[in-house]
Amino acid sequence: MADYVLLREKCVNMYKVVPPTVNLRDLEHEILDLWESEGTFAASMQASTGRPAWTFYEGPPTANGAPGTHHIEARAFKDIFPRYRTMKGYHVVRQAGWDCHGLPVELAVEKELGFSGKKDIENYGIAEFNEKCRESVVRHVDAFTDLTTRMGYWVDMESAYWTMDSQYIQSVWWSLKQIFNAGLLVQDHRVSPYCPRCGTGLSDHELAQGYEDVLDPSVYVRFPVTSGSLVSKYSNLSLLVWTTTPWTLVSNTAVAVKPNAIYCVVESESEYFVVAQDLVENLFGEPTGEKGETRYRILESFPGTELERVTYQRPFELIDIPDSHFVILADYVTTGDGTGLVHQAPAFGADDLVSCRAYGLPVVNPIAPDGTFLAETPIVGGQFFKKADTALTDDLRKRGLLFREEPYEHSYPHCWRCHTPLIYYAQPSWYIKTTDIKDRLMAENEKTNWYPDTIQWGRYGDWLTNNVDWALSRNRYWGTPLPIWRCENEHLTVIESLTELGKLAGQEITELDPHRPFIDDITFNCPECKSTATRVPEVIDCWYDSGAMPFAAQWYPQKNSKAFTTQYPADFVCEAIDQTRGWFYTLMAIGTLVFDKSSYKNVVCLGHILDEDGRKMSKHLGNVLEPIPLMDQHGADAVRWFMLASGSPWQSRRVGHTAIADIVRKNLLTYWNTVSFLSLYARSAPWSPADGAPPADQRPIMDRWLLAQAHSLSAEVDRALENFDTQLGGRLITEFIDNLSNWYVRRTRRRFWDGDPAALASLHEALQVVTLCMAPYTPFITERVWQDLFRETQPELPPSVHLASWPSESAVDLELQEQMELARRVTELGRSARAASSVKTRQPLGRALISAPGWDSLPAELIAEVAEELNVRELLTLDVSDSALVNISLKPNFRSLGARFGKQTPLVAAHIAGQDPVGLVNTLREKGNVMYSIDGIDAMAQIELSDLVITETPIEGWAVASDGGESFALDLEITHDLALAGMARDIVRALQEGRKNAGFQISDRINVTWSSESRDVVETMRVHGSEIAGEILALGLTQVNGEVSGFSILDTDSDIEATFGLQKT
RNA sequence: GGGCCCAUAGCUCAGCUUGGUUAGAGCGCUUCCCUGAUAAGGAAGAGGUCGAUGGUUCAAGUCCAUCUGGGCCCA
Repeated sequence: MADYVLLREKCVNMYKVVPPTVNLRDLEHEILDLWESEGTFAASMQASTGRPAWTFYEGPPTANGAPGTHHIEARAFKDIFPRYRTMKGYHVVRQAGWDCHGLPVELAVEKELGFSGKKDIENYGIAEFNEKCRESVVRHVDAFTDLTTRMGYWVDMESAYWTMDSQYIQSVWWSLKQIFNAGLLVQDHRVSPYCPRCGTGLSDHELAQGYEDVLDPSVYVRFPVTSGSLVSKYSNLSLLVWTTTPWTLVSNTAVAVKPNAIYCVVESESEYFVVAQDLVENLFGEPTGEKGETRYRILESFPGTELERVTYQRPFELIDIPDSHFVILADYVTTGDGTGLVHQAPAFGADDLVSCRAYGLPVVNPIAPDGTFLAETPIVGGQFFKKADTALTDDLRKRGLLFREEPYEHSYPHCWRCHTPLIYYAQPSWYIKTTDIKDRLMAENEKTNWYPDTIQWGRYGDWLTNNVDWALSRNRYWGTPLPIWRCENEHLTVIESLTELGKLAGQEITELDPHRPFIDDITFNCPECKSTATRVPEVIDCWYDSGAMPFAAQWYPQKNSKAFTTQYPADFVCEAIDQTRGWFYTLMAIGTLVFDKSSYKNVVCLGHILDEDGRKMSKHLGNVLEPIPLMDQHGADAVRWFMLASGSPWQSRRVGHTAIADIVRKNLLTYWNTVSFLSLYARSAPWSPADGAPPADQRPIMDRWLLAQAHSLSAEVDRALENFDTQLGGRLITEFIDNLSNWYVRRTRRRFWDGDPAALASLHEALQVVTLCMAPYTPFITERVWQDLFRETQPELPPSVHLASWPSESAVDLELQEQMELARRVTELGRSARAASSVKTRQPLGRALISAPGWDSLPAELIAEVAEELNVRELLTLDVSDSALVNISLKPNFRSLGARFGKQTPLVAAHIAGQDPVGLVNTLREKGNVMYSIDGIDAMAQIELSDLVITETPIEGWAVASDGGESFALDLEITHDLALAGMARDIVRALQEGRKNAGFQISDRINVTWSSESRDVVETMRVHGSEIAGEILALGLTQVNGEVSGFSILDTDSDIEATFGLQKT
């Protein structure tokens, strides 16, 4: 009865059955259900409430199009650090967000509706169009939600911010008003990149997304000079002008030269040209031809300033451009390529506009907002601007003005969404004068930690250095409306909320949809002059929306001002490298503009994900990996592990099935097998942690080593993750799992069979530590293990691994860890010697001699482990003094010699190499050092043992392996005793296999009958019978003549001339 | 044209901060071994001018310069 009660108590906290094989996909779905039903994520947020905050901002994915595998990358990083920090005792708010506005959404809807431009939208109705945009956003958010859930990214989607929410928009308005009040939000006519298809300007960071290589015609054109002193000297004199945009020649207004550059008149084939002197050879070749003929002559030279106001005949007379067509001076002109004379079309070049304005030149633009030449323009009327190049070039050629024409390959900006070539186009736009706060931005960047750090002053620093004002406005529909109202007297009123607007307008409009067209209908009397103020038509760049999320997500300042202030700035943001000039910039810029402080302290910047062949994944290449099928095939844990720890996250990486399958096999399944192993033997013992075990310091050395390793692991992974180094952390975990499985368990198996509590408790603890370390990487499998091994056996533990704390560092024993390293190196040498001798491991050998620094001081227990692993009865120290048995070879240790002897190192090394190795080593071991007088060295050279790499090997009759100064020599003599012992092991192995094949449980007791004609077998059974019986859980070994009973074995593999019969008792 | 990153085994990648004379891992291939965790594990073998050239140094995969090729970003 007492026994019964005891057993029952034991079983209450018993491990669950963990099957050796596992379907990771099913496991993950079970865990998702578990988290769902237990509300684990909410519980983790709840449990950490009140702890110090560690702030994370979710960069909102654009809710446009389906999520791809690359989204798993950034999201894996956004998940691991909050999980890790939560385990470290912080409260990490994780608010999801969705970027709802912008051209991408509009374009998708336009495509859906079959539209081809803004006219279609306006005919359709802005209200209806925007409603479609809203629907599209909601639809795509669902797909992101599925991905997020499936991959185990814990982010609160219930409280997600949506940039199209009225409150969010009003927070954005508020911030714009702050910027306006600071005088940094202004309207200006500037040349900016413009997409004629979308009918709107683009900001610089959008521009950055869309460069494509194109082949453009570049032309060198004669502009005949019509005035100035040069004309009187040279008839037939032209300015030679180069451009890669022939279509802008229609609008030619002036020619710019560099004031301090040297220009010259060149005579070539009785024609005269003005070009920059530096470029003459580029244009006309060597001055003298192969036959010594003169190809051209430079007639005179002068600085650019002398060309100022020289008039010329413009290339086309198609549009009216009054009071123009003369040479102007501009410092930005270079003489690096072209001709040093730059054609000016102020409507189409930012530099052109500035320099032409300085001369009071007109800005004439023959291009309609849709990118076509105005219908009335001769030759090119109605043509799309880029298509006009051919007709214009043909016309120039016909009129003899074309000097040269060559294709010119360069990257040209295209619309990042619709791939239409952009046009640089003068138009009124709203700008944020970020150049005014450039110094502040640089200072904030200085304080930011970038991972990798090269971005800080490389890619990002350059971007800041070359900062230009932020072109904020878009002439579009689905976006945050610019909250500026203007009256006929040009007075501007900026509003920060619907309440404020309602007051001005004398209406109750707090429930109004703040989007177009509804907001456009609200007008009021200008506070300054009482005339009617109406909203300006623009909406804003959606990048501003996302950059405003630190406060707008909280609906600050109207709501949650406390929540906002404790959550600003972020400790951590993370996106792929393309966000350097996108979100990372807008976050920092808006933070600095509005709060005079960047909104993040640490930023992790990931490389891109490529396909298996190193190509970008894209729909038209057909190499897209669908994220959810990928995770269902391999498991989200494996995909996450790949993203976090395979290769360097800073670099672009190739993702493919083989790489992920390796992770499953090598990492996850090995881990799982170890878990399954513990469960199997603990249940069979039976043992659970409640049953206790000897104190750690009284356990066998393997256990102490394992615990030391496990706790070192947790300390090292901790350090790695603290430094945002997921790759290092992952490598450490992989190494640990390998050591755990292929050294600790392998060596300790026998103790598990015996149900040794010390072994079981040690493995339990080690698995617990590694499970906790892995939890932020692979939240699913670790949760399963937590449930089955730990929650089951230790009811006092938190109900989820994700509610647990990071393991504490204790029991680290560096000396023991180093000793084990040595033991394992010697083991490897031993295996190598075995393999070389082709004496199989199952055959015991009598002795081996080892020579390795530190070997003598290894604990006997550890030496015994090595002996057993190698199946050698005695491991002895190779005694160098017995020089009859031993060969010594010496190599100089350059690291140690180099430090002392510098330049003379090779002399000393050569001298050492010339010594008698045995004599030198014996002397050093006796005296500690030896002094040499060496040619070429003034002082005596003192040599110590550490200056040598000594390899000792026996002279003959031994199998030897050595590496790095350590040697292992195996005595190959097999005595009769050893042969019998070897046979015993063969028999055990054959019978074990028989047990397995017979389908017996590991704890089944059996009876064995056997029959053999072999004298060796008979003798082995006599000498080693009880040992064999013990190994195979046999209650009896009975020799029979003829037929054996039960499951019978005739082992043909291992030369055992016997038949065995196995029977369950 | 400028900036940044990358180049190491057939493939995917460590190592480079802090230079040391035998450059590693995984996958794949060949042979062998071990096995009551077994869709594992171990040993050996084949496979490397560490992109090229030059420099610094006693010593360079590692530091410096230049170049070539690839990628990203900018003009």
